[in-house]
Amino acid sequence: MSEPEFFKALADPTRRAVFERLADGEMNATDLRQGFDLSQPAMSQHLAVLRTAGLIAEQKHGRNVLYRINPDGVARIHQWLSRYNAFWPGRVDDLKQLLKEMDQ
Amino acid sequence: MSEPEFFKALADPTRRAVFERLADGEMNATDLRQGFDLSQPAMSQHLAVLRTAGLIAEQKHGRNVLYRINPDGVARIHQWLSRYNAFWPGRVDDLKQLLKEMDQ
DNA sequence: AAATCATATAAGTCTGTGCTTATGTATTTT
DNA sequence: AAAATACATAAGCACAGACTTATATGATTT
Repeated sequence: MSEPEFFKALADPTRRAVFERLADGEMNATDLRQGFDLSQPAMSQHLAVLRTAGLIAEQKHGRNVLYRINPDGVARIHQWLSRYNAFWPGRVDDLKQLLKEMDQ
Repeated sequence: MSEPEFFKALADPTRRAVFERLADGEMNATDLRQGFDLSQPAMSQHLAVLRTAGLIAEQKHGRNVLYRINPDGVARIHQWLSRYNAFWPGRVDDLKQLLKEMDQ
């Protein structure tokens, strides 16, 4: 069983914030820097870590690179977490509610 | 919104292994060390990190301390992950299957 | 009560990682 | 074609964290 890399990638608060921002839609590196007190190389390095961990995907558009959340990464976190579903009492109703919403 | 501590806690492979071992049942620190090439203080420090992150709970039994997974911690991971449910396509059927199993 | 056992804490070392500045490489604009 | 833009890579520094040995604390055993 290969070691999940996403934990180390998401352990950094800046990278979590970037990931969260991408949840609202794809964005390039320059726009992602808005609101962060961070140099351009620092952001580039964070994005590289997230990409290597399979959490985000990139798509070149000319000299810009659009970044977006990689659904496979999210799925892998869910997969890891599923081992601990037995320790998740009282949340089953929330889950059922979620499924109902997704069916609509 | 407070920063989730569980990512840093689970970023370490040894702590993930400890957490996984506790999924099979509660255990004390000495038994947890079996199979790990790790000093007693190192294990104690790892357990302290997991406990501070709210991922495990402890219960004193004489001079032993039993550790077990804290369901609240697992719930908090699920809660964090729920923000990204929109990026989780094709897994809904697996989820439905899981709920079916939990109902039995 | 002394020895042993289970665990925690302290202090120091060493490695990993997140940051910086400097520079490289495409791509686009003028 | 020269300048500007968007991003990546390199190298170095400073701090965080995972480990060690040594020691403390409290419970049990003999």
